Amino acid sequence: MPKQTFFNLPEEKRQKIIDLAIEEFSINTYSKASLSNVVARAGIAKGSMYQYFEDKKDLYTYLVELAAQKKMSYIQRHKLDQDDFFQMLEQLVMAGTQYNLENPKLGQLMASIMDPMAESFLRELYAGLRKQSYQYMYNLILENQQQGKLRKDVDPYLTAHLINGLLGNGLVEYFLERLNVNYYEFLTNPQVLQGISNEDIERVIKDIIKFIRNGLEGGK
Amino acid sequence: MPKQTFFNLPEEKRQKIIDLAIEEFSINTYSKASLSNVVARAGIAKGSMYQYFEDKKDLYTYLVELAAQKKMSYIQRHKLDQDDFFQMLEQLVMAGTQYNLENPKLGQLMASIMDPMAESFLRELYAGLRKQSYQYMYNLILENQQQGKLRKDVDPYLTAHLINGLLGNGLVEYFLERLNVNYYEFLTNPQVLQGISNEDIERVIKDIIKFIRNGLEGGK
DNA sequence: ATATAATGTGACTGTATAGTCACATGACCG
DNA sequence: CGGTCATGTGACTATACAGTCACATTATAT
Repeated sequence: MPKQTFFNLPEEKRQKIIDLAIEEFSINTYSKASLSNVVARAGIAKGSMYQYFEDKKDLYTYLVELAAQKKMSYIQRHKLDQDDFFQMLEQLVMAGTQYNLENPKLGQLMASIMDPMAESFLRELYAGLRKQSYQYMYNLILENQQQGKLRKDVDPYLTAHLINGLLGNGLVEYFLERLNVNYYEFLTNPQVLQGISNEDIERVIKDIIKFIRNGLEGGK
Repeated sequence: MPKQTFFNLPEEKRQKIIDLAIEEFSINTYSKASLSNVVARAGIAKGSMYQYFEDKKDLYTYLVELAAQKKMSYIQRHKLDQDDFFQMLEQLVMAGTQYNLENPKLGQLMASIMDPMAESFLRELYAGLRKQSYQYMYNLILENQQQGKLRKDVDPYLTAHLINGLLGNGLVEYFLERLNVNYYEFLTNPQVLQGISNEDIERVIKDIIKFIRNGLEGGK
């Protein structure tokens, strides 16, 4: 938890520190990210940083929680249809992908805690977020299976895992590859995705949902 | 490329260095991995390491190529049925997953180059391996679509991306989660997966193939 | 036995980092 | 105005690392 001093800071200064820190931690792994660099760019003294945060972990944890919270509220804002599983899924993916494309640094920050080689202090945070997202999908699948809306001969637990896998940051990577843009460019200069319209995104997502819905078999 | 001196080394010594280096680079990210640690554990001098390799990059690149080569030959050894797409896919995934479970460190080493935050010198290596695997799957899908064995209303490029996503290291993570084993334990002590039989793996993979083949719709 | 080439060595250099601390500056209040 | 508390500071400590180099050891050949 940041110290009280940090919250007492004038809005503008606080935001500047947050923005620069997010940039640093999104471009670099936790261990490579440099507080020295952040304070230099923010124009404050090293010691000040330690008036605001306990240590590097504290800052990083704070940023990750901020990112998770922001994404959650973004998705919540795009209210979901409750009646049809696939329609709901489509909206969920659409919102998630749009968020990731609009906020590459925050998206990467969240993705970075999923790194199995991350610091051990992150495992807990990681496990928590992961379990939360799985539980949600698992319940959704189970419910729809019981209502006969989904085939029952697949394991809901495994399926939740698969769907979450399909909907993660992987989609962003797909778009980047299609445009021949590398991840680093995307993080430092998000405008490179100008070429992708909402219709593009929607078309791709509909394709994925079709894949999840009907599978690949059949020469239709 | 390692220097000639490295290849002149007695088999045992060379293998020891490779094994310890693989362990170091699989547990840590590239930047956190420490040559000092490797040489200490190997009982050789720092300077010796630089008689064998140009620098840290050289060693890492060598190990990654070794891992890729080993996996390729493992999968090749499990010859594939050419007639049915889904049967072929099943065997491909089966071999890949078994390899990953049997060689966690090598598996992680290969996965580590897919890290979008990896060093820039890795991007090339990464792009190469990635394109290769996509091309293979893309051709397979296109071919089968043309033969009417797969539905034609999905984009083969996107589908190749999705399938590769489903078949990556994610499956290993699924098993670990099922057994409540964390990734670090798995890397340092692979025996934790004793609880998983070949039948288990096969059952899960068949489920995934079913998912890919038929999708989720229909209350069967 | 001697010369030459190949290997091995570990102290050392330069560099970067997280985190600390004694002190300086500012804000607020009686 | 003076005193007190909150905030800011940057030189400094301890640590770690990749990579180097002058020298030592060993193997090979003559």
